[in-house]
Amino acid sequence: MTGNSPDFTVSLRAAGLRPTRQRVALARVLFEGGHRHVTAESLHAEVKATRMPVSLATVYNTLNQFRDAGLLREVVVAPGRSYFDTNTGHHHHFFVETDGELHDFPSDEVTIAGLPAPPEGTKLSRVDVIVRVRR
Amino acid sequence: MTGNSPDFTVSLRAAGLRPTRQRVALARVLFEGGHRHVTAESLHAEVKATRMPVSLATVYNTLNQFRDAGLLREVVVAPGRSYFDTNTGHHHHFFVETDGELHDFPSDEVTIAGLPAPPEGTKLSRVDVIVRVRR
DNA sequence: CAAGAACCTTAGAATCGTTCTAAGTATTTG
DNA sequence: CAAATACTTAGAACGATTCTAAGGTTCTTG
Repeated sequence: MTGNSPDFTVSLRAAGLRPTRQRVALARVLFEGGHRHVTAESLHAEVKATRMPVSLATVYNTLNQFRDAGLLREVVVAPGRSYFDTNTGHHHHFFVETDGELHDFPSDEVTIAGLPAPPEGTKLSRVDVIVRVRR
Repeated sequence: MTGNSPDFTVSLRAAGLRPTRQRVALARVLFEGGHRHVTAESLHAEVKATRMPVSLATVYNTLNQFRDAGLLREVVVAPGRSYFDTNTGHHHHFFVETDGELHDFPSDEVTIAGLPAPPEGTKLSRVDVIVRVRR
């Protein structure tokens, strides 16, 4: 322990996941530093540059597991490609359609009034606001 | 002309598209009757039941052309599947995550306040609100 | 209305992102 | 430290969508 990096071993274990070399390597890339948006491909490219490269299948598995464990949030903004967001708190997104960039913005300032009640027999899961812009 | 069905020939031409047999058949399925949400597969299945069946490739081409022409709106709510909405006016969506159903709701009642300004050098394209619910 | 030009449709192949399979490897448990 | 369990992997498989190239349709022009 150098003392300056979070211990992903414990957070993974807390999420019910074995802290394997691969998952720890991915957690480091994802969660060290500020909030990130990644795709499976982009994360795979990043982790390949590491001392602990990980197969693409494991990147997919891990993203899904982290999402299921609440460590990541999946954002669907464009057909045929999933983004994962390390920010799991309440917030919304700008999506720059012309180049596929995604940016967070806090939901604190945003008020949504007048939403209709959910259809019979359903309960609210989440409200996504996607502000689409172009360059 | 029987006089009781809209003339898709003129609307297609107005959109800069030749009114081919296939496009007219698809327009009929899409735009006769109330607003619809379709996927390429579901529309293909519907049009196959018609006197003018259309290949799947043409269904994809046509959906994209209609979307580009502003006749349809593409809604991305779930990874790996695109919905097209015949309602191109201002409105938002309920998405029932547990069974893939999509429902419109008017944006008239809904007020969104406090949205941040678009990032430098971009202009607003659209604001999507997706209310995700589960059964 | 004929003929050419432009455009459209099609089946099937190709591609893309993602998931599955089966075999080997790491981690945990007793 | 051995058995039990879970994980990783390369490559195959998959589902949705796009491409290709060949033939058919629609439009324009005279």
